[in-house]
Amino acid sequence: MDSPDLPRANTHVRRRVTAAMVADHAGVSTATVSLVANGKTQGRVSATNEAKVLASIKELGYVIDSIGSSLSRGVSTTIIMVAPDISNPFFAKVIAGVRSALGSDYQLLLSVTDSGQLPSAADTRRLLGLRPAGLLVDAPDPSFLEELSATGPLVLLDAPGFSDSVPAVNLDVAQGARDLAAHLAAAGHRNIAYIDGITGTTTFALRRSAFLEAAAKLSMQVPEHAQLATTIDVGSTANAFSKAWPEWKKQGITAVVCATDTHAYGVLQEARVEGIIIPKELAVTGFDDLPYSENSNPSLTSVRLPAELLGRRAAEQLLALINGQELNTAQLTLASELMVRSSTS
Amino acid sequence: MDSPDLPRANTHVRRRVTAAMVADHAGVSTATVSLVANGKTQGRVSATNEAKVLASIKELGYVIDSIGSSLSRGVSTTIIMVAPDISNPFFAKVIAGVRSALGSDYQLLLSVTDSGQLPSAADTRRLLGLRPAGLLVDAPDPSFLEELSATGPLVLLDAPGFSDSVPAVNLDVAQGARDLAAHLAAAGHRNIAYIDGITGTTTFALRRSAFLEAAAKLSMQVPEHAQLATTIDVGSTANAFSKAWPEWKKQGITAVVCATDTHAYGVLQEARVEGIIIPKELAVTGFDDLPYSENSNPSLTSVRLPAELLGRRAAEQLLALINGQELNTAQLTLASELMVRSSTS
DNA sequence: CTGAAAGCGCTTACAG
DNA sequence: CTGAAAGCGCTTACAG
Repeated sequence: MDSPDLPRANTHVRRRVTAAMVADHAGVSTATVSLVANGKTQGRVSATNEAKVLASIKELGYVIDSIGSSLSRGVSTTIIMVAPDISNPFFAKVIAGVRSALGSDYQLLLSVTDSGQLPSAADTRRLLGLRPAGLLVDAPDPSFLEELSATGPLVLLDAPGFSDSVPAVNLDVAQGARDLAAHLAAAGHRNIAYIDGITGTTTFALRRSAFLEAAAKLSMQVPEHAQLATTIDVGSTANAFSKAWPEWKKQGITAVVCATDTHAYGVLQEARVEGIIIPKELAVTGFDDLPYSENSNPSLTSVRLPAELLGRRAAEQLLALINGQELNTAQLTLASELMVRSSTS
Repeated sequence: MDSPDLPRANTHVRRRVTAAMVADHAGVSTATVSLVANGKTQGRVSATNEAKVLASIKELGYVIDSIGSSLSRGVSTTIIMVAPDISNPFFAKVIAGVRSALGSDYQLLLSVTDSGQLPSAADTRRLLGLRPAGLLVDAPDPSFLEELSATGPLVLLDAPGFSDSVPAVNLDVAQGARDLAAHLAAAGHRNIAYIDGITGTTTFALRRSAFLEAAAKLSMQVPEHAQLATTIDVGSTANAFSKAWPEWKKQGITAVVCATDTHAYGVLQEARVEGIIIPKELAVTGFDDLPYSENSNPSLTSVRLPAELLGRRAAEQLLALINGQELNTAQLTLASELMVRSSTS
């Protein structure tokens, strides 16, 4: 019943526009179309043909098919970032940094896993099957990396403790912890409490041990019973602090160092309710320097971790790898910065 | 100088293992390898050959190249989800829902944009160049959709106000807002304040108008000057509430409805500081039912939006579309649920 | 400057 | 049950 000879343009099945169709339309070969579509005309395509092809591309709405292109080139123009946890503002900034460094030559795609789980071997393999131009892996666990042997360009983010030869960009949380200790010591504090997270995340362990060590050197006490761990949320920290404070006060605690700003918000909140004067009676500090820390009441002293820069540097390293350059240094460590605000001075 | 005849297995350049290599190794054709690798052996490959190929696949570590496969099949096994904002716990739950519905047949990849920006036309085109099996678009803006005409399987999430023919899964925030109004009316409240977000997000507009309308029907007043808008953060809401409260109190306001739980936390925090008794003196409510709302002090009455279900249903609809099924209903709307807690009773 | 042709790795009618 | 062959859409030496 159909008239197979009629164009099906109006049947709404709109076939994919291919280079061959453009070539036909422009009266050139697909080789020429490819050259023009990829902007490689310099000394290889006449101005006339270039113009013809450009016009046809526009008229037909041609877009290079990246599947065909990838197969032909042997590699895609996609960069895949694998991340275990994306639901926080810190990660959003990391992404922004990655995107800004990547520019428009590469397409960034994220692969996330369920609630903090790292990708399975099978997932990983399938990712590689997409032939990404490069892989960015955030907060990997060592075993994950082993599955990825010989994968092409790969840069780790926030991956302390990996072999020096693996390209990685890390955050120097330890330095921030030391700066924090020095700041508190200079303000005359001698007895400090520490509120930690309860997850055993590497970065938390680093924050704590670096701070404790620096505090000891500066003759500050962080008594065992003034060390606490709670989930990372305002409410439970407020409760825990509320319970602990009478005893802490008795023992002369004058400052609380928190492993995250969120913990610190809990302390600030409870302190206000109980009428504890900050920082006169109690100094409070956090880590991460979340946006709200500038506007909390009082504003919060915090160790800022350069999220955007972390993403940017990682992407830059990856681009270098993709372009076949030798990395000057496989691993970069980014300095953290102590933001001193009203909660301590 | 090289001996081109020697295998290069030990040169660490480990070439990609192809179906042809497996075929050689097993002594069969690539067609057979393909059949076995895809589990399509039923009545088409002898048990002997199947075993041989399986062994070779294992020994060589063969993985189907999805680029080649996609080109051949005409479509990939990738599902791309486009989202403007991923940095919140709500979105993490949506993702979890999507993943659970997708199972292991498809690979979920996320494409995010810079800070709340929607993808550009160019970005979108490139995404399509990857020939995804389907596209999931979260909170799209109408113009974005126009660029995507005739793309294959597509499901929108949280996209109120689109043409009925576009497959979408939405949240019935309006019903939640009405339930909330009924709840407050039943508790005897007559004068209500409303704290909104300042971004013009569609869902916020819906929450507000639905609540105002229902309140009016129930003879509750929400005076103009008792309506406020602040950024979505605890601190600025606390400040704004602190300023507004004396006047509100004078005018007999007994409940504050907040457009998000985060706003509500700000009110709760400030109320505790000022010694306002909740809910006796002031009832407080939120939207979203974030995890902390269960543990806040007091716990927060909130309209729960089913994030996980949103993701799951959207993925299910998409799978149906991919399998060529007709959708019974193009658009689904998921009920919200009022979680009544101590902040109102 | 140009185009015919090979090739990327896979899948799938097709003939046997 | 099996394999040779065509084809997916592109890129890139290669010959002219």
